[in-house]
Amino acid sequence: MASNQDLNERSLYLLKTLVERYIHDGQPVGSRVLSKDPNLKLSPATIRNVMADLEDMGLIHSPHTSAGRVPTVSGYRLFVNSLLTVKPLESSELDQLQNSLLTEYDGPGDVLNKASRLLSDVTKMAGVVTLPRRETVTLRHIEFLPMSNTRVLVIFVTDGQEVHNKIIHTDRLYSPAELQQAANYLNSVFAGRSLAKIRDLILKEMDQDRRQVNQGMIDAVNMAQLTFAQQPKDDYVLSGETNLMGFSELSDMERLKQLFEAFSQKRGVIHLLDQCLLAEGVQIFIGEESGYRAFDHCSLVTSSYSINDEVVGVLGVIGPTRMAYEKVIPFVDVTAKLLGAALNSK
Amino acid sequence: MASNQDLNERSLYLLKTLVERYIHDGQPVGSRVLSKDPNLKLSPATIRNVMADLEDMGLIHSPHTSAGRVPTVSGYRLFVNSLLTVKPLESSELDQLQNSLLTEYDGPGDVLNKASRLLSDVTKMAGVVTLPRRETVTLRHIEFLPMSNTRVLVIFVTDGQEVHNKIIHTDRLYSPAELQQAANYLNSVFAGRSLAKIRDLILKEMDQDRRQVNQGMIDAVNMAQLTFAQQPKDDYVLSGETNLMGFSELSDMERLKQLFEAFSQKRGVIHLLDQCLLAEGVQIFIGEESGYRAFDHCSLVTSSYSINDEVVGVLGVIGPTRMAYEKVIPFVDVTAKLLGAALNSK
DNA sequence: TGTTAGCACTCTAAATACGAGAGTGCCAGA
DNA sequence: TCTGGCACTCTCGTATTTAGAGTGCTAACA
Repeated sequence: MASNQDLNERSLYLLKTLVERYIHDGQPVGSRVLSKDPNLKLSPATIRNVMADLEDMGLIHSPHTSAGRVPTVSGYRLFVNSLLTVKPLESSELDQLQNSLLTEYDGPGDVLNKASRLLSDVTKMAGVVTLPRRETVTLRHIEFLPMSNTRVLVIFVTDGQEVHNKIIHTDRLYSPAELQQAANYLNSVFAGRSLAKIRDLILKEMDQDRRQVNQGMIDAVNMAQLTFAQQPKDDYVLSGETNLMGFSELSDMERLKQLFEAFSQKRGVIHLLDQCLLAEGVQIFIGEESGYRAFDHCSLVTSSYSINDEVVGVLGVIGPTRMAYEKVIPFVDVTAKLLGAALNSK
Repeated sequence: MASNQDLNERSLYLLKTLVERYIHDGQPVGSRVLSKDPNLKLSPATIRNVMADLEDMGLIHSPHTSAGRVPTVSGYRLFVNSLLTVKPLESSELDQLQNSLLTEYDGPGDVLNKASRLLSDVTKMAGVVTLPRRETVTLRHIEFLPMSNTRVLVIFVTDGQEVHNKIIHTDRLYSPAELQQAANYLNSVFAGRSLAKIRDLILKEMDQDRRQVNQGMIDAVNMAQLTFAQQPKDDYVLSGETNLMGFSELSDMERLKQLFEAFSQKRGVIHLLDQCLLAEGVQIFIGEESGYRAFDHCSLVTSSYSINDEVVGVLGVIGPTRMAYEKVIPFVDVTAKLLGAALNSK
């Protein structure tokens, strides 16, 4: 098995044109068509020798003896990492994106939808955007409304203008007045603080000697505890899934079914996308790299997006491994930045 | 063209067994297998004669000359309307359904999800539940929170314990105090009234001579007008779409794509389901009957569900025309009743 | 008059064959 | 080290064949 060091300039260029060619027209690429490349003044025979080397290195492979060559996952990986020449977006395109993301801005949920739609519309693949999840999100306002029995409807608004609501089960019956009082107390003490901080404060309060605080405050804190105990569930907005049904590499019904099941189960996808939260810039999973069977024949191009310099979510594009990376990568990059900007300007 | 009156007992019984047979094993049914039916003591030749009549009436048809017969849409329709022997659910099954629908009841959104999941899990097809939409839903509580500029976040809670939030654009800047005042006014005047009634009242207030009311009330009513002007968007919860990918009659990628696009567009599906709001009991669309191309090869079995005897939504099952109607129909019927009951008991 | 047996006919689906075309690997020579 | 040449392999599309299923029709039968 030859190592990467065996790759000279020429082999790399050949790999590059092969991958580009394959991405362009979806057919296995033979030595003849490559010999036609103007920058590659070699005979088909020589090219065959080089291709044999590339195949030994596991960068390309032949579907069968008399078909051309197709990039393997490693081949795509090398291509994306070091051979790719990305096409930056034109400023007119950028303006257009900005417009379509900002027009009629009606709250955070809406702009996420738009971003997802944008990703899928432009790439003709599937677009995905995770809901923003900030550690430093601050509480703006909280309110309790009584329901039947010991159930209480909690509504709280965060500084992202997101409205969360949740039903909690309290240990005893509270009167509307008590609930009002608890809300007043919590608003006065916790408003403007981050949810993480609030969780800390709650634990401290509960540890404190109970004699020093009155019952109303204990009740309030108990309820706040129930409210903020677990994070709101992770979720994402997916668009253009149906675009994926057009690709021949995903036309196998069993595969497609697994993929769509993964989409509706959400858990796996979330987990996968979460891995991009830490990474800087655009991150790419090619084929089996993702580690999820359902995505074996897909690539994900993702980027995290930020509000006020804090990374809060991930967006990206899902498509077949054979996709136009040189266009998708800068596009995902820009969209992430635009989405962050759109969410900032509030 | 023969009329339905030509159908004697025997032809009907033959059609019935043919449809049952076809639903059971998915193959076109020939005269030989039908002649094996113990209740149908006829030779294949006679059966062929009867089948020729049924074909003339458009109830069955032959995919090609040497295949058996397959029910047409009209055939299914006749079968469902007058030949079907529904299997009522056993009471143990019913208990089981009830349990899975009511366990850990955490708000209306949750139970709708469960119902949809239940529909798809039991039938191995797709389940759908529209969000309840009550004309008589009453306002419980309304609140305004200022955002940037003239944007105001409105939160209102209805007596179904549903929390709605919406961003409205006001004509001028309001101070937090003004917003508080407006909310107080609206809560005192409108709480407990139905949204429809509120819309009426708002229009009346706005028509009234402005001199007689103070500016604060006018502002409040204006904002309420913006809030309640249009209905919250219709939506539904869909589950088990991927189950549909297993059926051979939907294995055509183009059809499947159209179907899934219809699902994500939602509008058409909503419109179709809305037609069931008026009808009593279970309603069925077979194949092209729905009038939507995407559903040409599907059947829908639907039923409306009610809260406090008011019809508020529709649920149903989507699958291939070849489905076990005799089981699906009673199941959808019962699920609708159970869902209504679950939403009532709050 | 309704039912049945017989039979020729049609159509599908699966198996088989076959040639064209594409692309390869390898060898020998420049 | 590169290149031309050549035999080889494999796919893909197109016929061709065959077996089987099911039909429609006709003539005989009860």
